[in-house]
Amino acid sequence: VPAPARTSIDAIVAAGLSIVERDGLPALTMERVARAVGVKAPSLYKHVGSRGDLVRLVGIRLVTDLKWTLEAVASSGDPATDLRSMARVMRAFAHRQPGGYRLLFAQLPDEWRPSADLLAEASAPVVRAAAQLAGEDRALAGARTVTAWAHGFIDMELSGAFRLGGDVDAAYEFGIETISRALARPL
Amino acid sequence: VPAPARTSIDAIVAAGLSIVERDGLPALTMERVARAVGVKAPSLYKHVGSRGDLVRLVGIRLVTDLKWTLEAVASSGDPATDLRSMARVMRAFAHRQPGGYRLLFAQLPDEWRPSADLLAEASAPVVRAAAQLAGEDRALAGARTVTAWAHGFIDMELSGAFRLGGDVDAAYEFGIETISRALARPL
DNA sequence: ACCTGAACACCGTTCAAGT
DNA sequence: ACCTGAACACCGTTCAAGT
Repeated sequence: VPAPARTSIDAIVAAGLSIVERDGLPALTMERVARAVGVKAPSLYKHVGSRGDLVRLVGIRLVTDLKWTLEAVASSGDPATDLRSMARVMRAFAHRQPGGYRLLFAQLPDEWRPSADLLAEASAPVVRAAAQLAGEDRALAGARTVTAWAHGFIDMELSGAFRLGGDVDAAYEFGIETISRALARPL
Repeated sequence: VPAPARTSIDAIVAAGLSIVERDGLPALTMERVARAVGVKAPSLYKHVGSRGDLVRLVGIRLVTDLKWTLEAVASSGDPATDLRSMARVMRAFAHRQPGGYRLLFAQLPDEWRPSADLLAEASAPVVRAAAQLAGEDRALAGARTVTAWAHGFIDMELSGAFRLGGDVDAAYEFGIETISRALARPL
């Protein structure tokens, strides 16, 4: 006798996102997700393979959002402007949903993480702008310098590593200026 | 009737370090540490307050090592040379003990992390060199740019985020040059 | 004064039985 | 065809009893 599904993969992923954002990844338990969508924990296994699988689906949703956000500001025509905009948008994304951002860059087993292809897609606009700014032969190294700096800054900021006071917003703008200007000049 | 201790906090922390390095933080279970030092898991609570406390002690040991390593190369007399050396030494540290490096920058509850004071001590030589290179008024922003970039690069490298090929060593050297030259010039 | 076995809570996961 | 209760494994932690 067929029985209609009382929940859906979309509802489960949405609940997962909300829990991660509110209380962090350790709070993303099967029992809590099940309660949020109105079933018991074992039923979730009809929709996801495992807890790690659910973490991956939440991550895919987040990296897709980030990709759209980056693309939306990467078409000014000027690569330096695009790089600055993308750096600011990445930090704004992290401030808007710190739990989600931290999940994206958390140290997780490979099977829990979005595919390498999707991550490459998301970073494509940064690589493109870096190539235009620094030249094709320095494109990859330039893109890695920008993304490493932006990610490292945001990661340290969210971890509370900037405890020495000072103006953190100004330090981010300083970094954007320093790096985008340096990339525009030959070594 | 007093009983002599069959293990010690030093042995426990050393076992913790070794397990983290070999199999990562999730493998650092009380049972596994206990087996490594020759007692049963409940006995560990005579020496550490909790698993989180043990993680913190391992982290303290690691950040202290990193601090020494940075200080050892930060006295050439030339701040640009010092910054380059510290950046290379930090990456070498991460390559030598990736598990330990990842623990240092893992997303952990605050009570599991080394104190803010110790982290500030470890980063002091970088702030000092940045101050000499970029000027006192840009010292903090400059130091944050360098440390954010180096940490972000290493973190992405260890996570396997650099999947687009290319020469990762060369990209690191490119970043060192780009940033240390940019800091030496006024905006 | 430290060590141990037993026990408990918590959580991911499986599975037979229900509808 | 999906949902559930019961059960199991695993792990952190507590505690009374042992030496």
